[in-house]
Amino acid sequence: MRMTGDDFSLGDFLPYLLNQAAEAASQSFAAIYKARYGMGRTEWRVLVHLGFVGEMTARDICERTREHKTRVSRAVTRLEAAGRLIRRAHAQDRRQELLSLTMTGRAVYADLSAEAVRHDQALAEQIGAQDIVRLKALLARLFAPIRG
Amino acid sequence: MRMTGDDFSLGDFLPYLLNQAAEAASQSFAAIYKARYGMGRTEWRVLVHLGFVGEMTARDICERTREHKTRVSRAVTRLEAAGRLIRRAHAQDRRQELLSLTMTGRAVYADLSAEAVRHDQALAEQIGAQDIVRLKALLARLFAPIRG
DNA sequence: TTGTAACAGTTGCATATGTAACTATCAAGT
DNA sequence: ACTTGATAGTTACATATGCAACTGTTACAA
Repeated sequence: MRMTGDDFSLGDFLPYLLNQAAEAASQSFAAIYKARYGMGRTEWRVLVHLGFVGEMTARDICERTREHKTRVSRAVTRLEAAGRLIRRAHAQDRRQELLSLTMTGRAVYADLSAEAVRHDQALAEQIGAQDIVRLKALLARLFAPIRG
Repeated sequence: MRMTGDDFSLGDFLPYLLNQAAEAASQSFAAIYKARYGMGRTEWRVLVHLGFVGEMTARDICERTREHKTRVSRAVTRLEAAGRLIRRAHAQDRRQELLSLTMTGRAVYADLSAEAVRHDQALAEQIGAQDIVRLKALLARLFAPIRG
């Protein structure tokens, strides 16, 4: 019976396990949107949300992605510069900007979201659909991510 | 029966779920080692490996953490500057440096690893030990992280 | 021995990032 | 109207990062 000392093992430490898994699962997909469109992770997330929801403010995106607002701001700037996104003034509140994808942006979204589906399917085949489903259910339940 | 189009949902995309969960689980602990010792994530990981294994090269740490070697190099520099780590020349191969913790470094490791154990226990209480165990088992098996 | 390739680790440079401060706008109370 | 405080979003500055190029070392073969 150990009264003191070092019960710590990195391989049992949940943040570490999750980070490793997240990196492993993200890597190959991140390579795609980077190589194909020169986009980073935050840009991809902004694009996804706009593609999925249609029109949102930067603040909405911050809430849903839990990204820092300066990151989102810069991602929006880059997406706009690439012609994938437009800003529209909010009628009632001129502080806000309503963001939406251009036709170009929607094409990128269509391409990448299809790629994401393939990516997930490949992962399911490689690892086992059964375990993927259980893992997703656990993650979704335990960490209450954004619905969508 | 949909033949085409948009089967994509961000909330079902595994890389996204894993990233969200990893961030949520890491956040509060990262705040501790940052506030208490001014360390970043890579420094924490280097420290943990040295505390756990005893003496390793930077390359070993790169392999086990899957971190980029420049990140590790810089983390080692900072840990050394803070007096938490020393370098020792490898007897046979002068390219390599054997890294180990100083007494100060071991004290930091003792403090933080104990904190990590508490962090994991708190998470288990909050979420349910049962689910944590299942989640860890899935992550460990599916993504084959470093044993240790 | 000499040449070549590989390797451990560092550094230069351009870019990305977080923090805090900033602008502009709105809302509410006086 | 006018202050006060909050909010959406941007920017300045210091720091962190990734990539590529670099140094110094080892292995090995001609």
